[in-house]
Amino acid sequence: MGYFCRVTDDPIGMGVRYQLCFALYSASRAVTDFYRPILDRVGLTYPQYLVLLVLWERPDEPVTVKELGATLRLDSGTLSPMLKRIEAAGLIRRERRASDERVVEIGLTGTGRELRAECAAIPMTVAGGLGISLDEYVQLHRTLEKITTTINGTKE
Amino acid sequence: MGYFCRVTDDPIGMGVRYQLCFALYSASRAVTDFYRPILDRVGLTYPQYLVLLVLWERPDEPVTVKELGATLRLDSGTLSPMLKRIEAAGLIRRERRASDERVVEIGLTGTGRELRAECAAIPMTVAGGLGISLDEYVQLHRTLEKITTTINGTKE
DNA sequence: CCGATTTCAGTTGTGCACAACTGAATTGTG
DNA sequence: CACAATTCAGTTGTGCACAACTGAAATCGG
Repeated sequence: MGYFCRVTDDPIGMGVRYQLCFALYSASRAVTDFYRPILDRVGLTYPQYLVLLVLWERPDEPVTVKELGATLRLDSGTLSPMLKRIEAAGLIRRERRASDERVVEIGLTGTGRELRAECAAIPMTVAGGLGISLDEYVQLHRTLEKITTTINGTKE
Repeated sequence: MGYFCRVTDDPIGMGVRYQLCFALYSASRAVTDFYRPILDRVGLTYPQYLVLLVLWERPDEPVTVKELGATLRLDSGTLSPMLKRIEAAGLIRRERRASDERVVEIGLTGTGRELRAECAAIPMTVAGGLGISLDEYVQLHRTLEKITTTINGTKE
């Protein structure tokens, strides 16, 4: 396991710049920075955009808060206030399911559905702006998913 | 540029799970989750740990808030309150430079220096817990740095 | 059928991130 | 030298994340 040290040139093995954790942390924030001006134009934050991506996958049937949380790996402590803000922006509706009053269903409004077309070009714009090749893109995606699966898997 | 679509199986091309941005976002949070119980034992949060990694690189000379910000890509709005908390924990000292009263220098206390040894094993523990090979680790690090450099480069 | 347990969304409190701003200290320029 | 521009840390306000908790609703077990 010690061979991971060879990844760096750091004599101590602890320099931030050479740590994968830091690379991941700063890349994630950099990508969010890249999205910010683009999403500003449609009045969304990055996490709000992710919520809408989920809703746009099945625009005609509502998604529960629980399902949203499972997909994005966020709890109600994060989602509840965020969904209120998206609702206040007029993009979604929140209503308790009649057959089970514990469940809140999130559905798109007309405006929320329409926003999808405006955002259609975003994924490609971003992918093209990262400065990496298709091979790197695919490999990166695969490795990131592996890490997420490993960590989230060992937790449950 | 359109060839990025082929990365996914999503007929619409917008499913969250297939987006690199989401993979990056959730991997970053998963890794933070992985660190949390480990860092809890030494009473640090993940961003606080990153600050200490910077300070441990040159344990005997202070680092200014500006330098810290440049290294971690964080502004004073994030750093100032965070540094106060690390100071309150007794790990660092903050003092204005006599020759330039605008600058605040951050230096390690004895306790802050001692904590380094306790944290020495963390990078390897984490690297070993991600479920990826050395090759994937190296490649991932390289690609993430490329993305960060590209994005941060086009901003300045 | 009824009380214990579980499920669900929401609230509270803490700690980042980041934009926008403040104010003090320093530097640059006429 | 004077004063405008810049540099630096800090503050304020907003929006995530996440832990810990609350309370209502549904399910389970006897």
